[in-house]
Amino acid sequence: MRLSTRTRYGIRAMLELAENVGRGPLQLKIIARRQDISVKYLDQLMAILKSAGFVRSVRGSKGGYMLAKAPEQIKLSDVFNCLEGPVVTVECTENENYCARSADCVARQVWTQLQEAVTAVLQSITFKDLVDRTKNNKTVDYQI
Amino acid sequence: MRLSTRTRYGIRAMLELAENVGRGPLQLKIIARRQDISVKYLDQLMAILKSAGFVRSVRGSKGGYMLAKAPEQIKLSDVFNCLEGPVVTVECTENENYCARSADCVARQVWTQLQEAVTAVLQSITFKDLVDRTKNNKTVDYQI
DNA sequence: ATAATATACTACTAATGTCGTAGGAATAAT
DNA sequence: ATTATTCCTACGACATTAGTAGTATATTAT
Repeated sequence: MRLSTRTRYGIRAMLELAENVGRGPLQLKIIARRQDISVKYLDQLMAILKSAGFVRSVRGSKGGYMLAKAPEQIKLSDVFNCLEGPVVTVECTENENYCARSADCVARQVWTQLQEAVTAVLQSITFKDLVDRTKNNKTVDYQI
Repeated sequence: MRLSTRTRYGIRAMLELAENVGRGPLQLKIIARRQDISVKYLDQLMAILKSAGFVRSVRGSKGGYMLAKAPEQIKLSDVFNCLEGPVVTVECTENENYCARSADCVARQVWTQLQEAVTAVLQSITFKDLVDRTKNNKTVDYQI
């Protein structure tokens, strides 16, 4: 149940883009520097996110990346699923015929419960929500 | 977020033991046959479960394994944690100082939410609950 | 005693996935 | 042209998983 850096980095990169909406393309090296991620590695993650349709890119000088949709239209579950793969993958939860015991299997019921719990959290949060949370955090900083 | 077979097999083995409470030690090969797991692999899993104090063993002929505590006293979260490791491990959720951004990091907040959701499910279920569920399933079978 | 049965322990391995690094090609702005 | 950037492919070190194999040790049955 360990989260891969692929997922963690990818979501943090998406968050940078979400915070940059309306300001044109954001460059890889900027994201990488801010989030302390290897540029070359992030390069590959962005390719995944791009082919999944979450971001679009502008090539050449002054280029960079931006969100392909509005932050409120991108759920965390979408990006998570793209980078980390299906939540709590146990074959039998998705394929009834994978195992003869499926119908009665209480273990399978538990995995399904877990899956639903995680999915519920991730589906309830959009990147707009995260940007808003960040702003709140910043405000608190100023008050101190 | 894929569950290892170690965790899945281990929990299913524990469930066999839970269903066998009061009937003396249950042998590895029986568990392995019923659950369709390699005896030798299960051997190693039981060693983990034993050193964690969830099961105890009887060596020699007529030996086998049994639960070290009553089924209602063993939470799924305990066994899960033992086999799979900490739920949703991201260093920063457990160690505030792991990353300078920790305090304000919205990504970290999300990982914490996930962690709590999964933990809540696993902590709410004991092996007695699972045994009861199995009985209910069996009853349904008879009605059909 | 001896044989049979079971756990206990250690070592090994093949396959896979993760987390990058490296190098260059394509594209666009200056 | 030069510079800055994305795009693409290949490679590699490392860790983990999911076992297999063999032997030692303990207990019971004969």
